Amino acid sequence: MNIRIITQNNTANKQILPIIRTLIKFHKDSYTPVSRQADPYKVLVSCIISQRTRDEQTDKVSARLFNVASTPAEMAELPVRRLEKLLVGAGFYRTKARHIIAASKILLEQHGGKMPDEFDELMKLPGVGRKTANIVMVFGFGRPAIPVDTHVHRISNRLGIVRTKTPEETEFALIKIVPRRYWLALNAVMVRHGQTICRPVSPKCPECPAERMCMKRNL
DNA sequence: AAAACGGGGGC
DNA sequence: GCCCCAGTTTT
Repeated sequence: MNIRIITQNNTANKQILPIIRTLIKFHKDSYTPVSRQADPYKVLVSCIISQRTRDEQTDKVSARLFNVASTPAEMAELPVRRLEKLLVGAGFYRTKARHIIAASKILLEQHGGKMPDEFDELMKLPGVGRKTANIVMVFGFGRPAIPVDTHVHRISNRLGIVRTKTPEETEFALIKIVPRRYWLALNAVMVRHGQTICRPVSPKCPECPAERMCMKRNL
């Protein structure tokens, strides 16, 4: 039973592993693999801050915030107004402040002030969608998952690794197709590739190491 | 499925 | 000035 399925997948997706290996090799010097787990709560908060916001702003604002509060208990004590001021510099700072405080209170009241290590529980927190929940699972708890953002979604479709309409479909498709040992690198590498080469508009295809294998599908 | 939330930085 | 940005929630 297993053999038939594996054979089918290998035949249908012959190019997928070469593409992924090519991208990983190409970007091996420009991203840092996560070697140790970070505090899951800090991962959660900085991930909420990062939504639709550039990395540089995210890092600056997160560092400033964690100087003031870095645990659910400390965060829940913060008046919303105070948190909003701390979050200025990241976009959507009013929404994000509400979400962070509400999530922290839920952690205190329902999880003893600790982060749950279950995807479904994380998804119940305000401000947490599939992407954020998966990031926490991977970078907070070291569990295998594929966080899919706009870069991963766009590039997976352009390359022809998947043909999907939503990031959620992309996540499920990639989990079926990509061997688990590539999951962590896949996310980091595709984000980097999306920022530098395979940009949303005017991609630099001549500089892309995977151009020969690319389907160049438009989204 | 589409709109709303939104300030900051690059060009 | 105009456009984009490691999404999520609401309509």
